[in-house]
Amino acid sequence: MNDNMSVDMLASGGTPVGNRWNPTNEQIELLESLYRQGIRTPSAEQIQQITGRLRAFGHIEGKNVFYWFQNHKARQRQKQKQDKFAYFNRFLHRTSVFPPPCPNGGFKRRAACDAAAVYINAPTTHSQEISNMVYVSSNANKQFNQETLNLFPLHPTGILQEKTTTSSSSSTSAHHDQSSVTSCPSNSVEAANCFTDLGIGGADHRPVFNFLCGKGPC
Amino acid sequence: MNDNMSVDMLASGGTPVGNRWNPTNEQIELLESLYRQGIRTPSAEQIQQITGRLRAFGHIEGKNVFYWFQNHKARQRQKQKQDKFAYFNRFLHRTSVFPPPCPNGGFKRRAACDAAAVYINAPTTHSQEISNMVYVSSNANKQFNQETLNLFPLHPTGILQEKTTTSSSSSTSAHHDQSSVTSCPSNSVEAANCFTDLGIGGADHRPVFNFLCGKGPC
DNA sequence: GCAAATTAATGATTTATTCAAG
DNA sequence: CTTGAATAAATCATTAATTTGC
Repeated sequence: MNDNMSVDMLASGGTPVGNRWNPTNEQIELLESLYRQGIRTPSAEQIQQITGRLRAFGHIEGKNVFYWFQNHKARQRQKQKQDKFAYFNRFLHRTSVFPPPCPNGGFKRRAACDAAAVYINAPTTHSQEISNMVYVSSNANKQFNQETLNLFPLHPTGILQEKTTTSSSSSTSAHHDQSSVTSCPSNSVEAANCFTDLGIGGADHRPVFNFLCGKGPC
Repeated sequence: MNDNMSVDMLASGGTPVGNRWNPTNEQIELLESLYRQGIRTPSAEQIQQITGRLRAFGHIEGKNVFYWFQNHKARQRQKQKQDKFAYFNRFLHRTSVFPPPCPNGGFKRRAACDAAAVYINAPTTHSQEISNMVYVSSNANKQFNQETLNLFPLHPTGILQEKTTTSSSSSTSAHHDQSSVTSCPSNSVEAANCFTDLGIGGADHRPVFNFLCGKGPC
């Protein structure tokens, strides 16, 4: 991995020679920085300027910058799609105890099963109480040692959420409800982690989250 | 270091008491093993399963697994980045073979160079000023004058960001150009981008594209 | 040897970005 | 243009290592 670095440098920065532009790390860093700053399709003027700055690190032309943005934007998009796709493949890895993500054959259907990661603002500090946070302890059931297998939808904690839905699970906990949607994402193509409270032990309510989503299909 | 295993177990496995999860060696081993197998961002289901397995060694909850992967991934990345960076600096210092990072008497350029060399992480500044930088005078054809250059803030921010995920990602990505694109974006929202041969002037224009955009000025 | 004191790791939270639906 | 969803980066906080004075 690292070896290439020198190669890159040799190839690009040092020698303008090559037929094709080979960006140096500095160039890439700057480009990515600009990208992160929001630049996606730089104007001609911007390209000129960027090119000028990048030239400090090696031979480069405006078209390279132009192409870089085009490609980078496209590939970021592509990458994201791939990652999402990868999600489904992930389940292949582990063996398992559990049924596939969306057990009923329905698989891909809209991600039904995904989970969303929902952060909650926990007030933090341990001792504080978390008033709003609901924690569900799933404990309720239990016993089977390995975890909570059952995933019923727990309620997402959060300020915003808590779901009432199905009370089934909630039997024990106390929470205040808020409103909201339950939600697991539902939508997207991807997986997520839904969390609210995984805490099993019940007692603690720290932060937390529960995975699993409560979505229908799942 | 290792002697503590028993201690660890007592602390974490044995007693859920502690405020914070303290993984046992076995737990860490398994987690690392999974990580090596490629797991980076386990899904909710995977987390459940992993948690279940780890529970055999001591108290643990899903969130701990979730956090572990988050942290481990981030820190591995960080470590690599550092290594890479160190390598890079070494290289810079040693060689004179190539044009120095800041070739032309670059006055201003220097900053950019320094930035690249120095930052590892940075404060993260946000991208707010994009707007400001958007248009700079530029007379484009000329080379770039320093002042305009300065308008693009180089935010330390991301400087070394490697994009996540395995491989490459952005770092290498980006450059193949293809002929393709010719069109000017014509994008609506933004101004059109026009660009002609930004590459310096005259000499080569291999590809050539004329972008032109629809914008008046162009 | 052994704690208090200090430093290094790393678990847990919070904040910023990113992409792309609505 | 706004907002949802997800994630990575940055940061906070606590535990384990270790150093140090006795």
